[in-house]
Amino acid sequence: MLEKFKSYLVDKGGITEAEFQELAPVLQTKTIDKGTYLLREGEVCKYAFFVEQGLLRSFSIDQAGKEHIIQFAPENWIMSDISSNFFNESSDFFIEAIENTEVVLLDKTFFNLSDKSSSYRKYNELLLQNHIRHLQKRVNLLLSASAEKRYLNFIQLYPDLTLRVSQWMIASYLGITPESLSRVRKELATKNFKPN
Amino acid sequence: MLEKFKSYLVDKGGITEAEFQELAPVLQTKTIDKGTYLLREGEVCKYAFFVEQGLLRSFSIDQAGKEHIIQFAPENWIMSDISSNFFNESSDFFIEAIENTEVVLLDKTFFNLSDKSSSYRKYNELLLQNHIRHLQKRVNLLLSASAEKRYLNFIQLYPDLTLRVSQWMIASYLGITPESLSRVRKELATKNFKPN
DNA sequence: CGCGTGATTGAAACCCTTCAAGTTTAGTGG
DNA sequence: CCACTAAACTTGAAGGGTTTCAATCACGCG
Repeated sequence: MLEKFKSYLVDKGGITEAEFQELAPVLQTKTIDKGTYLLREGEVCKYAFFVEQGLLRSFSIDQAGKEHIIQFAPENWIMSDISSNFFNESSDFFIEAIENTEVVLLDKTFFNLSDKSSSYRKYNELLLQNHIRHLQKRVNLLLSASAEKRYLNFIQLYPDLTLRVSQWMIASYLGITPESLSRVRKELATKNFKPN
Repeated sequence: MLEKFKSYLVDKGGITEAEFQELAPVLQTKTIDKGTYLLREGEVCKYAFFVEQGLLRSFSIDQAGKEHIIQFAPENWIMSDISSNFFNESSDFFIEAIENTEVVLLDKTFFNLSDKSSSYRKYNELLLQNHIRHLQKRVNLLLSASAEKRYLNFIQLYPDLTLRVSQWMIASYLGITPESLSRVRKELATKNFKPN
């Protein structure tokens, strides 16, 4: 239940084995059914969710009632509204499980470990920096690329998600309609391009 | 030359007067002419720039040769390609002074202060968290809002920039053409809306 | 004064959306 | 295991918003 999280911290995050052994007993894990919400607009986000198995999405709903997917989180990703959590503000976003999912719950106790341990501190900064890099690329892409380019970028960045996520959700992530994505795919097919 | 930066750290950032006095002598400041580049695509970003006076912009240039403005930084803002700086990667962006500008140069020495002082640590985290919040809102807006809504959001968020920045740059920030922005403004004017 | 840059306006083209219908796929219960 | 249904995907036609290209206007600066 914690394998991926452990390898994430120890192998990639620079956390020592000893530190992890100390942490492990207090970690909460949770099994979440497909369709369950982990956060709703207006709530304060209390946790970050590390995905051991499964798939989460975060999205907003605009005035016209349309959903806009901000992010997907498959295995080894962390999903949260970091800003809502950090600033104790109510969130603009929803977080929903789109597969049956196992998550590790990370609350302020976890993030406050960086006050005591320099390896947790570095790990936390790495998390934030990675998130910024990701968002920055996303802004740039939304500003500069056509629907087709955004889709090509998506399947390159998340090849497995292309198969696990319905097309209307991919369209929502890209900022286009499902119909448009369908046509983009058709167009790409005639150019002899095959995503799967 | 350091007034705003000092008040930024001490009054808002939780840095003590003593800590700042220790820091001040090693800070470099620089005066930059309008039109000068502080970072070019392909370079590694060595600094973060705190704007004491003036205005910077960061932007990318796409394959078609078009500019896309990612961010503006007027007084009291910090401009950098944080990811390039942190990960030592070459940057996808340019940073340019669009007014004669005075900046404080912040290099890794500055950011490494967080290893020693818990107030600098908190300050740094606050910087990153604010940046994430900003980018998150920007992504959401680009996904969900029309040109008109994006413009209205812009003049609400940066009322002074509306006057200091040329319209084609605002258009570039919003992800539309200057012509479109001109028409949006005309449309808003007929609805009896006056931005200035 | 004249030049260059930025802003505006018009007309045509284009990309994407909307709406509606039809087809395919996947899941459920008999 | 098939039949039924709902959801997802596709396709078409029409419309809207934005871009493109071109021409004109306004302004500031040398």
